Formats: sequence, C-alpha cells, structure tokens
Amino acid sequence: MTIQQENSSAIPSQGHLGYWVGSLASAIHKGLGEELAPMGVTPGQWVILEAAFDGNANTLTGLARIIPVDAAAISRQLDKLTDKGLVRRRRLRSDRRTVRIELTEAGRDLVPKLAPRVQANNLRFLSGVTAEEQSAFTEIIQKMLKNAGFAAEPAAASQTSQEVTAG
Amino acid sequence: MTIQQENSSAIPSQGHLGYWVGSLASAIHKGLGEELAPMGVTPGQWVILEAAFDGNANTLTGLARIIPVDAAAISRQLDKLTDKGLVRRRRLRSDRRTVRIELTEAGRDLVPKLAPRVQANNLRFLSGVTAEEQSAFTEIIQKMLKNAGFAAEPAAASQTSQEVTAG
DNA sequence: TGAAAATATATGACTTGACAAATATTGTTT
DNA sequence: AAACAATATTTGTCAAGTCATATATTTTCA
Repeated sequence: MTIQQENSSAIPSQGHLGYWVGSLASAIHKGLGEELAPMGVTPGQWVILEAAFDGNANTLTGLARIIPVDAAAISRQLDKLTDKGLVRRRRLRSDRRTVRIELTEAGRDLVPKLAPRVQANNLRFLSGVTAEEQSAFTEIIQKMLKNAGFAAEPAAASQTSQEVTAG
Repeated sequence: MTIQQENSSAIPSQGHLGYWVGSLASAIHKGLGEELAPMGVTPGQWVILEAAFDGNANTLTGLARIIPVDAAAISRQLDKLTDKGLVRRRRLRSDRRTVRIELTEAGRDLVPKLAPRVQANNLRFLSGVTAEEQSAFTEIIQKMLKNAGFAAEPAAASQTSQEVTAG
C-alpha cells in the first residue's frame, strides 16, 4: 500500500478533508466554467438546464431539492436563463403558488450540446482513475453526506407538476 | 403511486462527478461554518489562520499557493483578520514588495481552540468511513487534481520570509 | 545603466451563493 | 368562515470569490 506520501504537506494539517474536497470542487467548477463559456452558460446555469431537461424537477423547489444550492440563487439563475431565452416560467393553474419551469425550444436544443463538454471536463479529472475507484469514490461521498445528515437525496418524489395556465 | 425510486437518481445524470463533489464540499463548508461561528471566524478565515499557524506560508502569495482561493480574496480576508486583531502584516525589509503575515498573540491563542471544532466537523462526515476508505478517498482526489493539471501541491518550498521592517 | 519583464500586493467591478424577510396562495383547525 | 400554519417563489442585503487592473518594487538583460 506504499503510502508514499512522506509528509508531503505544506497543506493545512487539520481539516484535510475539507481542504481536498474543496480544492477538487473548485478545480472542477473552474474547468467546467471554461468548457461551458463558449456556449454562453455558466456551471450554475448548466445544472439547472440539465435537471430540467432530464425532467427531474420542473419547479423551483424541485430544483432546490436536487441542486446543492439555495432556492433564492436558483431563482436568480432562472431569471438569467429566461433572459437568454432558454427557459420559461409558467404559473400553475392548480396551485397558483408554484411556477412550472420549462425549457424553450432553444433550451432543449442547447442542452444536448452541453453534455459533451461536461463529459470532457469530467474526463480530464477521471482519466487514470479506474472504474472501481470512481464508484468507490462516489460511494464514499454519498456515505459521508448521509452520515452528516445531508440525505444523499433518494429524491423519492420527482415532483413533476402538470397543469399550467395558458400563455 | 409510491414512486419507489429504484434508479436512485433525480440527480443530474451527466456530470455526476462535479455534482457529488460539489454537494460534499458545500456540506462540509456549511458544517464548518456552524462549528466555527461561535469562535468568531469563518471557514475562509480559518484556513488562513491554520496555514499561518503551521508556518506553511507567511506571505500572501504563499497562502494563495496552498489555499484554493485567489489571492485577492485572501487579501481581503486578511483585512478582516487584521481588524479582529488575529493577524498582522509587515512589509519585508529585504523585498519591499512582499508583506509578511504573522499571527498576533490572540491569533496564536485562538488557532488551537479552533482545531477541535474542525475535527468535530470532519468526524461528522467521516464516522462510518473506514481508514482505508479515507485514504483511498484522498488519494483519488489527489490523482484527479494531478490529472487535470492542478498540481497536488507538493508545496516543496514552504516559502518562509524572514527579515521584516521594524514596527 | 536603463528599459522592459516579472513579482507581490491591493483594489475595483462583477458574479454567485447564503440567509432572512416579504408576498401570494393553499391547507388546517376549530 | 376566520385565523393560523404551511408552502412556493421572489427580493433585499451581505459575504466571498473571480478576473482584470493598478501600484510598488525588484530582476533581467540588451
């Protein structure tokens, strides 16, 4: 198991966990940003488009349940996506509190073009990491989230609203 | 209609990597924030204090090399730490461009009191994760960072400046 | 030497996210 | 039905990060 790692670390010694996870997260985020920039969307906007495209959530709170970002922030990203003509909001008829989020045609066209770029970014990190390691990795993360009480989101109810007001 | 939820994922299907890593990072960050709040420092400030305390970096660029955050942001956190009386900046005599960051006595007193809280937060996530998993986990992260060209910072030169102007 | 490149830090403008509170609407309770 | 609680969304305010730029100082080298 050659833990080569002498003491290789001018790195905050306490709190390694947050340090490494944070470093990786910011690196991925940065890479994704560069990858997506030419397509005119940011990482934060991409997650929303993706979730909406996959039909995993079509309301704000639905999105907030699966995206690790607060609803207020998502709402503002939706503003931008709306301005870009990628997304549309419609007030539900059955429950006038909720707003259904739907992709415009432009949005539906765009999302599939985004995917390869996201993949490219992921691969940049994952190349050289075996499939076993990859799944071990994700499992550990999920375990940690569960431990700490951040449910690994079984996302039981993919809450999909239907009725919508005209226009 | 008990959506039993086999396919465990109302989660963005592309880009799992960033999704999980991002979720974990934000959860850790949030937990750390709650843990540190009573001590009057934020996670971002803690990393700096910790790095300075350990003597891993005592200049802005030194800090920026090991903390995954841009120097501008660190500079501003140093402002706050200075206001709190935890840190002091001294212009170097030998190279008047660089500023040496040092902890005040209050700072040196505080850091050790912070550590247990950071540990508590880490444990909240790590409990139930075996030691093997933990080290595998970190190794994979480092491998990913290296793959993507974000050197896993052997931080060979712990760049520590010495000479300082009086006062 | 002296001009140009490099380095260290700080600041400005802007983006994003967090938290709290406001608004609108629906549910519940009695 | 009226009052109160709960839910969905939005907005205000602030903290923190990024990138670009400004300033000061050293280094390089023609």
